[in-house]
Amino acid sequence: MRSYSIGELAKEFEVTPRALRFYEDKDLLHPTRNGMHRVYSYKDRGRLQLILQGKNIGFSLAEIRELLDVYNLEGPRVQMERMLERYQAQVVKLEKQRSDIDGALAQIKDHMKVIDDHLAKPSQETLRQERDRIFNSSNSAPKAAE
Amino acid sequence: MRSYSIGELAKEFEVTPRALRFYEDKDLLHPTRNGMHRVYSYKDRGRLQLILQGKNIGFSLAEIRELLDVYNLEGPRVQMERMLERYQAQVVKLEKQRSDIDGALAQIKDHMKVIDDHLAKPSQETLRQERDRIFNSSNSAPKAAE
DNA sequence: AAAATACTTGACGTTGACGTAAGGGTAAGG
DNA sequence: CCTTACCCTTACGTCAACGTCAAGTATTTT
Repeated sequence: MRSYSIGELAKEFEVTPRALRFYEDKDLLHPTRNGMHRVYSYKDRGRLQLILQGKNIGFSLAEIRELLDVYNLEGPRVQMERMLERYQAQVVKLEKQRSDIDGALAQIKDHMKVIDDHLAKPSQETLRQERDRIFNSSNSAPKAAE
Repeated sequence: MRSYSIGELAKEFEVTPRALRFYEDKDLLHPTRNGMHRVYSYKDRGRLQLILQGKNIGFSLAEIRELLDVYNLEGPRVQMERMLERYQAQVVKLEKQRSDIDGALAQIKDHMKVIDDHLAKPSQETLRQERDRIFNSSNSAPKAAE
């Protein structure tokens, strides 16, 4: 359970010290001080990890701040129920993002295959298109409406 | 295969006309004109859908623009191979995001369960914590290091 | 002792993705 | 004929998330 300087932590997670100070300014991190120097605990390191994960998923720092608050079990019972609702909303959001990603992946992979085929073994169709492009002879019957 | 005015499309996708004009300015959309008014085709509508999905997944408009270009099979063979590489990179990126989301979902759901239990049927442990908080009697043996 | 290194707090600059206000065109409805 | 409803372009404003100096402090290395 060691502690970290701002530089160490920044380097480990490949962010700048400026970013860490910014997160502190935005109330996402609360390192202690040794004199005037910031000291990050192991827990702070964990929080930073969560922050960066959150960013990666596309949350704003404000949203991440809320998530961190919830994650820390702050406040009395009544607040917790509100947090549960927020969590639920986040779950919905995340699951939508996930399905969006799945959709995007499917499309991309599908399209990659199309290009791949296109490059590897040009089909009759492809050849015909090529010929059409070269000789500009667009008099063959169109298969499907464009 | 109808066409749309900027307002119709904006309302359908819950964005502002300004956003659509902005996307056009950034070369993401290319509606035709009827006089000076923009006319969006069904294909344009599809592109817009892709744009918004991309945004949702956390891509910048610049990145989305590239994806759209690739998606449109523009350019000759040599370019396509470069695009395949980019696609591959995007796949990696997306799959990482997906696993990040899965991680986040797992954590959140786990934590929701903790809170839920905490609220529903306060366990012995919870009650002890409560008592400790109220009477400030922190002399019982700590189970795990915090 | 001087220089390099790592930290500090301001404070202004930057980029992306629009918002918003200003000024004007056109077509339908009362 | 005037208002309402959309549409247009131009241009400045805004907010998030830092980047980038500037100017100073403390420690360590040469």
